[in-house]
Amino acid sequence: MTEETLTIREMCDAYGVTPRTLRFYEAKELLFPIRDGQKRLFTKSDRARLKLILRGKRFGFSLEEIRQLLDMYHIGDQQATQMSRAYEIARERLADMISQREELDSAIAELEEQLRWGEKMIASLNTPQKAAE
Amino acid sequence: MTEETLTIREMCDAYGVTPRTLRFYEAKELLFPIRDGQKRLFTKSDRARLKLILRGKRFGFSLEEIRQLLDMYHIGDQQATQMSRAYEIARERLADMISQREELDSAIAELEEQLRWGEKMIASLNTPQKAAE
DNA sequence: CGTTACATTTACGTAAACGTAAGCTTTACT
DNA sequence: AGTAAAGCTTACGTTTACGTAAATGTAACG
Repeated sequence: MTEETLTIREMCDAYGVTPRTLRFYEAKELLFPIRDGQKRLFTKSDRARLKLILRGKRFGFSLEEIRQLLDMYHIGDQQATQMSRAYEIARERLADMISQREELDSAIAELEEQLRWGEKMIASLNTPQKAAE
Repeated sequence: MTEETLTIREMCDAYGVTPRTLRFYEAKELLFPIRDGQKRLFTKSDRARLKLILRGKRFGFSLEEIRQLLDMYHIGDQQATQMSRAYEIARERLADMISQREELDSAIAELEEQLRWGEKMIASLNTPQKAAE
């Protein structure tokens, strides 16, 4: 309940984003800063949401997908219908993420193998033919 | 060395992409189909590359990044300088992927937690206030 | 020979996620 | 009061990865 709010610049410095990005997220209804006159003030809730947004982005979620997931945190009193819908989306996402992790695991393994191959190439410095395929 | 080539349509059907996508990849020098008159014919090498492209995409690699990685498979006889450069890129990518996997792991854990929370919400069907934060 | 099917090139269109510049307030200093 | 800093809105620009349409070519079928 600490009524500590951040200006747009403080927010930017704290999270490494630009003002434009924060305004954009507000326009897309991902953040809901309050106003002091016409100036934006970012609340604790906004900070929590931004953290989630940034993490979501690192996984290639679109802002729209992130918005829907964020809504999960704030429906609560809505109909169970709505709830189930959000729940469904999240379930699908989870499945995606798990299969993505599996692919990532095997890709890492393959890339590591490639790197070992690369080391061999650099080491031996010759046998130019029949490198690939 | 089986001289089996695929037309653009066969290629599309085999990999679930559109002709436009294949032509686009050729324009971006990710694929190098040979020509029969003016028609494209995709070789075994193209098919191997396309598989890698599609997998790369699933991890959010840009086509340009993918192109650079693909080149690793085909330098072989180049100078070790070039090799080291590609090697470097791959090393960085690998580091990215590993940290990405860590984040993905924790995100999956959190999402699962959220889903359990969601189940509780649906179950109890009330206590609307103080849902989030 | 006509048409249907598949291919090609060229080129403009599109969605996402901001960047960037212009021009106008508001607030803070000195 | 003057001015510089920070914020605001509006709006056009940018990149990526194709979509989509138009006009044309070519090969096979009946």
